Amino acid sequence: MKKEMEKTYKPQEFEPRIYATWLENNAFDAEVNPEKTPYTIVLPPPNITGSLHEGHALNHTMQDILIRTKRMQGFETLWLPGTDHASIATEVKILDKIYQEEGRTKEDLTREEFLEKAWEWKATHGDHIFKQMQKLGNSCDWRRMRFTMDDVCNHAVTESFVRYYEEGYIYRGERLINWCPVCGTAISDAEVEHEESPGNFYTVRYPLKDREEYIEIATTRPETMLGDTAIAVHPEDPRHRHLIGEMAILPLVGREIPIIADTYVDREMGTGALKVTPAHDPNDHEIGLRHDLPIVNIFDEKANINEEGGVYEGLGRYEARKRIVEDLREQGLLKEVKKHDHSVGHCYRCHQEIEPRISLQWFVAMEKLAKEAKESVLKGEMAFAPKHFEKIYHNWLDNIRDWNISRQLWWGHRIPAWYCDACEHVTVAREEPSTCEGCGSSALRRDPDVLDTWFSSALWPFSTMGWPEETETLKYFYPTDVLVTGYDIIFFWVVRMMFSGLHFLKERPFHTTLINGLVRDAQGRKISKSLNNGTDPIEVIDAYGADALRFMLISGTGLGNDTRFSMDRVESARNFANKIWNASRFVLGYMEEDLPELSDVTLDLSDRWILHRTDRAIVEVSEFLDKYELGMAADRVQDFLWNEYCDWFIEMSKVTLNGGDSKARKEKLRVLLSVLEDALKLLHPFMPFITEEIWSYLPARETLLVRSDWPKTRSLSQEGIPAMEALMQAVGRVRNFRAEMNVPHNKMGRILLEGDEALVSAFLENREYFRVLSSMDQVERLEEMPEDTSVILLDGIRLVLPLADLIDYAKEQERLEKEEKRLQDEVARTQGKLANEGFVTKAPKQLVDREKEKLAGLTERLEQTRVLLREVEKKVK
RNA sequence: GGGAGCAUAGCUCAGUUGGGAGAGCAUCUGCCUUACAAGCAGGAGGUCACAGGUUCAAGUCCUGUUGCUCCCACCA
Repeated sequence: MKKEMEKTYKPQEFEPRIYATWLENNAFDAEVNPEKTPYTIVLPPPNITGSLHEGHALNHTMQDILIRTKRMQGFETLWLPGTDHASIATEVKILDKIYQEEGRTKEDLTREEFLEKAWEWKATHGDHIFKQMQKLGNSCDWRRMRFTMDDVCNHAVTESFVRYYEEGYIYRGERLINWCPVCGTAISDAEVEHEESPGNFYTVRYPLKDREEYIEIATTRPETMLGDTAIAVHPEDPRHRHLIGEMAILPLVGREIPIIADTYVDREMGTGALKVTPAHDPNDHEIGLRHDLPIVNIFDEKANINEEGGVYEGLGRYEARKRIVEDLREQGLLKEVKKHDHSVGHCYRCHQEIEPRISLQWFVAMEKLAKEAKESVLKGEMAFAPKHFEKIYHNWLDNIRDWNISRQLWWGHRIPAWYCDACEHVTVAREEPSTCEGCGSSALRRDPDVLDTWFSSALWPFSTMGWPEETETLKYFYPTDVLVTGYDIIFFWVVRMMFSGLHFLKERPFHTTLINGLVRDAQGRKISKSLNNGTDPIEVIDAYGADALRFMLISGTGLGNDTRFSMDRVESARNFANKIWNASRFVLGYMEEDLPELSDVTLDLSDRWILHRTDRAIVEVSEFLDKYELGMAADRVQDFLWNEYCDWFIEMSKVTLNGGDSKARKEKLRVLLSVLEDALKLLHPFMPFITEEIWSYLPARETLLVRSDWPKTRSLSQEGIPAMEALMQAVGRVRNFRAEMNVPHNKMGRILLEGDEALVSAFLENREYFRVLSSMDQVERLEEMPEDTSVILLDGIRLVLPLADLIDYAKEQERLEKEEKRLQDEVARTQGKLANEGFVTKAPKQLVDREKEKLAGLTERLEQTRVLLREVEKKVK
């Protein structure tokens, strides 16, 4: 046993110390252990771009709760930590830093120079993130830490790329892709965010070659007309049918373009005639393919007009639009301009408008992989919690297109493909080939591009365990159990892990995806950089402790729902921690040597009551945790500790601790300690630090709390428990009576009991508890009814308070009238229910009986109330 | 255009096979009772968005309406 507990709760003092103790004792280390069942969570690797925010704190807390619970429940638990290289996000940040510090841009750097800087960045930022996670209390196995670009993960990335390629899933092709002109790279469909943007609808006249008339087209992007290669109309549109096959003259450019018929055209839309720009619009691209139209690319990689644009060459896309509109207007070819809001794709990283662009890229063919991922969920191999996210998953997979995985960046996994200039053969290989497979030439160039960052993330559940090697870790810990993540990356990540796991390991990577909500600010707004409404979790920890932060994040939130970050709630959580601190200090303050075992204690009714409540708490908390209802579980533990253990049991225990003999004191202390131990265990997953700290002061503990066993129910007899509950209810009524009737504290000495004999004896046996809890001097059996009393009526028992001259009969009359009214209403409602034939015949018998019983009790109390009321009325007169 | 979620006390939200409307915070009253004022005891406060339906019984299930939020989508 250690020295005494500090008088005040100071988490800052012990949290770092406790964490160090866990590490010293290898408390989080997971080993391959055939004796045990594995339970595995892989941490969604945070980006090395920054530090952890509230969202991470919630996400990590949820995982830690699950891991700590399972660890105590006897599983071999592995929580595998790591970080993500976050290709595009990191590259942008590093380039920005280099520009700030040295004034150099990407063009001024070599790939090698850049990568050197990037690895320096990784070294400093990666460490910072792990330190933050330790402050939060994350019980990860740090020895197994991974980085998406370390050797182990790289190996997996190369292997999966080559296998996909060899099996025909990965191909290279020229397609219209999403191009971010600011980031200078292709991005995938999932990385495009559509936002409603204000814009204009321009109606432009295109002159016809062989007729003295115009055809009018409507467009939101007039600048792309430089790349028009046709005008499409609906084949059955009477306005334009006669023009099909004619040629139009492209204004400003002078190119002749055909008027073609395509049923894609919506006759209701605009003028019913559509300009076709195959190089810069996905639909136009399709039309172009159908009609074998030429493709004229008018933009360079920065979305400036290229040499195809004639006089407009060199202009940016927005400037070009302005100039072209002006020129059209000057030439009288602009018919009208209308305001028109429309959805425009933006880059999810830099939030600039993306440009559809024809480009040679690498793709993963999705059809078969998507089907497998879908079926696995349909078969129930993987379930979402909450369930409705399943629909989002399916919906996305149903509409999926091939995945563009190449990025024109430097930071990431370089694509393992080599090109031969001599024969144009592409060699995809695990190792750098010395000669071309096709012609034997040794003049090979490696593909300069890297892979989408999500390509490596998709392999995370098994790349981290050494795949493709058949490691012991992989065999034992894969598949993992639960993936905890936000709903915003179901598409980016969950889907891709699913098909990767299914494809390469023939087994889905986890059985449950637990969705955590967003952490919003106190006003319910999303946390954003522009609002600057974020709160650094570390600042909260420094001020209130990690336990308070964790508890605030998790308590009172429904499964999958968003949660709010508020300092008020942090403070409440801290107050709860403080309460536990003080309760423990109270119990430990009475500590004695040679306590009996709980099994040797003669339990009184209050002991059996709290042990019964402890059983209930253990069962309910465990059930909530099994259902991933972490918020409910947290609230249930708090309710048990604060309201049941502290407010009732500790208060009752004072009777024995301050008055009983040595044996009784030791026995009471044993019960207090046993229940406290169980409570600390139940609370440990939520508040690991304070519980471990208090645990260290408890006598004769062999293990750390983190490695102790989850509490078991005792299932003692429940005899007398209802009487205890009646007693507690009576205490409440007395307290209420005192407050309502304004009876001074020292002026209400005796309570006399009468009524059901069994209840009266039970009350008398526990009279000291009743007495202390209700702050009375004496509790006795009613022998003779004194003059001038107030009576509190309860089910089966009456509490008679001889108040003599203290009684204010007018007030007493008021009280009884209120009570009469309440009982009358209740009786009427119950009678109504029982008078309903449908209820009596169709409702479960148990329920009907309960109502009957209730009615009998109510009627009796109503009668008694009326008798009392009549007496009081007499006295008032 | 398609889909999902939400609407319960002043605020934030629980309420999971349909059967007594709950918690925390805020507020009011009384207490510095030797674990805790970061506390104790007590109270007030709600036609559970609206309209129908199923049922003996609906906050809970079904349909519709309204309002808010989010996601997806190639509508020029």
